[in-house]
This record gives sequence, C-alpha cells and structure tokens, in this order.
Amino acid sequence: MRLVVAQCSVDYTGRLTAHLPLATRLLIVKADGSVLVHSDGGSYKPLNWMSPPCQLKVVDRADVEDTADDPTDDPAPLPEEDWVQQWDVVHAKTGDRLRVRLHEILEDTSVELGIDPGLQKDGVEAHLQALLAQNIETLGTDWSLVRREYPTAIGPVDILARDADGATVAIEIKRRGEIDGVEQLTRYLDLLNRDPLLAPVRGMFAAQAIKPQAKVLAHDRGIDCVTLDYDALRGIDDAESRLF
Amino acid sequence: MRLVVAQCSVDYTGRLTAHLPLATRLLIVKADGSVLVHSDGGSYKPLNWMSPPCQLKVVDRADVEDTADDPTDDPAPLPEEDWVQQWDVVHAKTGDRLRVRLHEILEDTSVELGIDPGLQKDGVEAHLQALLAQNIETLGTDWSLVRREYPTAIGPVDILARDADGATVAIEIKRRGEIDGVEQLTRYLDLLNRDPLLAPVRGMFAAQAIKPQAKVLAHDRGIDCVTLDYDALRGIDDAESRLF
DNA sequence: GCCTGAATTTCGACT
DNA sequence: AGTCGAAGTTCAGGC
Repeated sequence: MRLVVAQCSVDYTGRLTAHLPLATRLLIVKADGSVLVHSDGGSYKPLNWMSPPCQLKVVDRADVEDTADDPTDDPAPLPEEDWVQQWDVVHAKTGDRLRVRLHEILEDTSVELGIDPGLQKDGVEAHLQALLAQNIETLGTDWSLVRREYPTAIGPVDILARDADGATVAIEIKRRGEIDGVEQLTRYLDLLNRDPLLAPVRGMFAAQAIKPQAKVLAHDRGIDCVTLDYDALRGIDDAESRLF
Repeated sequence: MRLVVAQCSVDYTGRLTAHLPLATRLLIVKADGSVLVHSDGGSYKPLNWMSPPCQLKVVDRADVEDTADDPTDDPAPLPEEDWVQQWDVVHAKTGDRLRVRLHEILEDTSVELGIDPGLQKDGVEAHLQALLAQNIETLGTDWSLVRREYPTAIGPVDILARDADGATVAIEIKRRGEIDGVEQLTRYLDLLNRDPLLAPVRGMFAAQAIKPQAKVLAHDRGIDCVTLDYDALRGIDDAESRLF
C-alpha cells in the first residue's frame, strides 16, 4: 500500500465524467493497483476512485515535456497545468479511466500490509428471519411455522406460516420496510393464491421499521404490517435456550 | 487528517456486531473525527468505519493498567490482549461504537488538508432525462414532449410524451433497467389511466441497459422497452446546438 | 428537518 | 460467471 498526500486534480471518465479541482488530498494505492482519492471529510466513500482490476501508470512531467526549448520562452503555466507527475489508472475490463495530476507531493510512504483475515458480521436480515421463525408465536397465539425460504417460481418467500385459524400467511422480512418490499410480497401473494392447496394466502410485512408510504401501500393491498424488535426477539431466544 | 499504519484488532457494535482479528491495516482519522479502517485490498469500502458525527477517545494501555504489581507475577498476555493503545469511537447520535486496539504502530503521520471543493459530475440519470426530453423524436417520428417530471399523487413521471397518433406515453428512465423500475412505471400507468383526459396511457421503459427479467416483466405488462445510447443522444444534442 | 430514490454503488449468496 | 437482493449502505434532491 502506498500513501501519498498531494495537491492534485483528478479526472474520471467511465460510467460518467467527473472532475476534482486542484486541492490537497490523500491518495491511496492498494496492492491490487486500485486507487482511492480521499478528502478530510465526507464519509467512508472516496471523492473518486478506481476499482480493481486496474493498472496504474506513473508519468513524470519532466519525461514528457523534456524539450530543448529555452525555458524563458515558455509562458508561465496556469496553476491547473503546473503538475509534476501524472497517474493514469485504467480499468482492465471496462476501460474506465482515472487521471490524477500531482502538483505538490507533501507525503509519500509505502508499507507492506499483507492479506486481511476479513470482517466477521452478526445481526442482519438472515438473523432476523431465523429469530422470527423460531419465535413465530410472537405474531399471534397458536401460529405455527410452515417453513423458512418457502420456494416459489419467482423466488423464496421469507417465511410461510399458519395462523390460529389454520390460514396460510406469507411473511416478508426486511430490516427496513420500504415500498419495494411490499411490491415483492404482493408478487408472492399473487402467485401463492393461484395454488388451490394454499389459497387463500394473506400477507404480512415484518420489519424493524416500516416507512409510512410502505404502510399505506401494504394496507391498501390488505397486507398486515408488524414491527420487529430485534433485541426483544433475541431476548426471547436467549431465554428459551437457557431452559435446556 | 491522521494516518496510522498499525497491527490492530477492531470491534464494532451498532446496527450489527462485527469483529476484525489482529492484522496490519491503515487507520484514517479525518478532521470531523470519523475513522476508516482499510486493508490492502477490497474496493473503496473500508473493512470497518465510524461515520461522523462522532468522537474519538484515545486510551494508552500504560495509563489504564498502571498497577504496582511485580511484572514477573503477570502471566504472559495472549496476542489479542497485548495492545498498547485503544481508540474508542462513539457516534454522537446513534451511540454506535467502534473500538480499535493498536498492538504495534508502524506509521503515524498527521497532515492538514483543508476543505475540498468537491466533485463535479456529468452523465447521470438526470442528464439522460434531459437529453431524451430534448430529443424525444428519437423514440419515433412526430413524437412530442408533453413535459418532464409530470406530477402525480405517487410521484413525478420522468417524461410524458405523445406518439405520432397523439396517444399519451409515460416514460420511465433508469441508467440501468431493473425490475423495480418496471414496478414503478406500472404504478404510474395504473394511476394515469384513471384520468379520462389522459387515458389510454401506454408505458415505455428507457435505460442504457435493461436486465432480461425486467424486459420480461415489462413485456408481460404491455410496456415497451428502449435502450438509450447516452453518447449518441449527446452527439445529437451537440450537433443540434452547433446549428445555432 | 425527514423522506425518497439513485449510485462509477459494493457485497454476498445462489443459480 | 451472471443474477438478484441487501447494505452499519452513502449521497443528493425535494418538500
């Protein structure tokens, strides 16, 4: 990994065209050749970047414009033109280009990091689904689980259950309930209700938080909404597991 | 901005729980207190991070465990326990926590960057929409623009146009055409067709690339698909502007 | 301010 | 390898 702090301007051409005016920034060149351009703010997203696989070519201004002209003949370059080194980064597959022109290099260090063991995660949607499946009775007395990831032609339904009356319920689980989740559940319900062995199937939209628009659309389509409390579900689960 | 290269382990608790085992990484502390943990690979996303607004507290091991015990009495610490400095970063609003334990510091530099003028973009969906609106006749002879961002109760339709027969066409534009774009257009069409002054309104799904599943769904609902060539549209636009 | 939709999204799982 | 859905998404624009 190479870390450079420099006054630089940046141009990107690929999916879109973008330009960064001259300013002091952090440039990171990773082992795979990828380049990140960071400012001293924003969030984790760089101002500009090139993803791997790509190749970096460094060009020194002196090597390019080493003419025999008398320097006194040259007009003073504009600040934007007064670079000393240029990085040309080209994406190996898409051909996207990133050009960094360095004007003044304030820091330049390289360091060997080695491969990273990687991040271990816990507590996302898959976990919510497992917890709700294991505690399906929190949705109502005498509810029972049919199965998780119930397969259909257009994809698996998160949870299929039966309510106290034995009616089938298709449950769509999201961390955050938004309108597209309701659309997804609607497609499942359309399909499931064509199956005479299952029909009538009603829908339930379950999420840690559901946006008002999603609630309105769900209600309009006769889909119930329920807010999940991850900590509470985990608490129930822990309490149950302690019984054994 | 502070740049630290160090052997470290990281723990995050917030929306989820995550852990990074001991390894050598780059740590970036930005002016707003935000912290990024980068490895020498992956893409622009850090392995872990804390977004602003947040506060960083640095704790030295020596200050915490400065006991009077005879050092020979202490059992040799496990590698994971053998840290020399700890960073506690707490998000000001959500309370999310990031803990970085530094074991060996290989680099530690600070640099003043100042505020960044920011990225200038070109060629995103808004631009596509403007270009297509200005060149609506590329969709068919004698087509005409009704208006961009045609307002409805559930949001604005990207473009409303009339075809050669005077029939109304609602156009949904995406950079990449996917299934939710078709769903969106379907909702607009349902609504627009309830308006006797407009009905019948047909739909057109326009994107630089449309996924097969989206095409199938669009076709199934009688929605036409069209692939937009951004460079060609821009070319037409440039050519037209040169006429004046 | 919240809310909504796009993103050079990136990332992971599954087909 | 392609496709699809989620993300501690982040980001920009509208109300």
